[in-house]
Amino acid sequence: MSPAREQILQTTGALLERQGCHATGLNEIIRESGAPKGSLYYYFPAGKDQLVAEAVLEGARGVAERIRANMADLGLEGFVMRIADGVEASGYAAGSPLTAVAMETATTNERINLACREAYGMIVAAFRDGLVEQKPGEEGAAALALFVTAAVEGGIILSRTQHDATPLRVIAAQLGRLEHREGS
Amino acid sequence: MSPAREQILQTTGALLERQGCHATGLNEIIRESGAPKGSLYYYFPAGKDQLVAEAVLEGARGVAERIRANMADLGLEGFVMRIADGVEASGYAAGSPLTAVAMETATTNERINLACREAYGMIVAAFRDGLVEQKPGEEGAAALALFVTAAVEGGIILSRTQHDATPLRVIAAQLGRLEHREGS
DNA sequence: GTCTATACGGTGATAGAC
DNA sequence: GTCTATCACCGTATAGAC
Repeated sequence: MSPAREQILQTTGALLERQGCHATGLNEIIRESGAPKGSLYYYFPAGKDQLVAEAVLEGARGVAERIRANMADLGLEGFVMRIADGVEASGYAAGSPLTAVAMETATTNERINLACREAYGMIVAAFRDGLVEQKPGEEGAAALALFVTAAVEGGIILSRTQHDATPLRVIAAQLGRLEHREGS
Repeated sequence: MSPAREQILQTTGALLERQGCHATGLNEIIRESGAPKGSLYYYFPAGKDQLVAEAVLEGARGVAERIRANMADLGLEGFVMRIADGVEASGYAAGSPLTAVAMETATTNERINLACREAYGMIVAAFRDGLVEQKPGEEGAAALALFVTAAVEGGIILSRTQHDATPLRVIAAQLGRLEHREGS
């Protein structure tokens, strides 16, 4: 795949992360990415919707990968602590491109909404697999994975808003208690 | 306070809830609210920022009130179940005006960001008081309240995105298990 | 207090040259 | 594949009449 196309997707994801969907303009994407200006509608003929949808999915793929790569080593609490570090280090600009876009477009843009659904599906599945790996016999791993996803998502919102990683760290600790006390 | 001003604030909140900040235009607010067009900058001389900030705070006040009014009767699980019903009934357009606005403006608009901080503060405090009321001796109610807020916030995002109240209901059940098993 | 008209910049999108 | 020019539209904000 073309490196220009890849570059466009990546900076789109970064901008969506910080500003959401409507605040991110195509001109801004082109400027920031340094990609050739004329190439936008060449690579993404369906326009902004397609671009945003693909960026969201690519971002979620990355998140799911990081979950799969790190959950076994760090455990749930440790992994969420690492997310807290990441959010802090980014100047509270990060998370995934998902949250803001999902809220903005849930009932106003079907194409992007479908991409967000798929994206959350990937993330929840990654958590589920990670949790099953840790506790093979565990019932209700699917429900727990949903719960973890929601708590982390909420924690990112709170930490971003407060410009303070403490909320995410508190949530990591709470999830850790859950982690070590499960037995039904 | 003027009824026109109040009407403007209310429909602004509703639009923010559905679309977020940047997608909501001042013209749209005026049209939707039926308020006199010339009155917008009369009541909100600092423009959109002021309007959005006040709408966010008013919305959060309402949420905090509902928490205080219902947590004692319904319990945590029951209360979150009711939120699920509300999100479902609204066609997955609801929640509070907060989430989307908070994500969009966390690092890009200081005035609105400060309003969002205060708004989340009110909500977390309401949950904390509700939890303390249920279990007077409980240590760590503040941390638990933060956790609950994050989980519910995340649940709203997931349910809105999936157009399905199940995620919120699963989270309600998980919080219920927590609720009945706390003891440190 | 309310309204109209308008300024000015930015938006996504398209067409056609190279 | 890439670029420029251009489109119609919508955004916020302001000025001035009533």
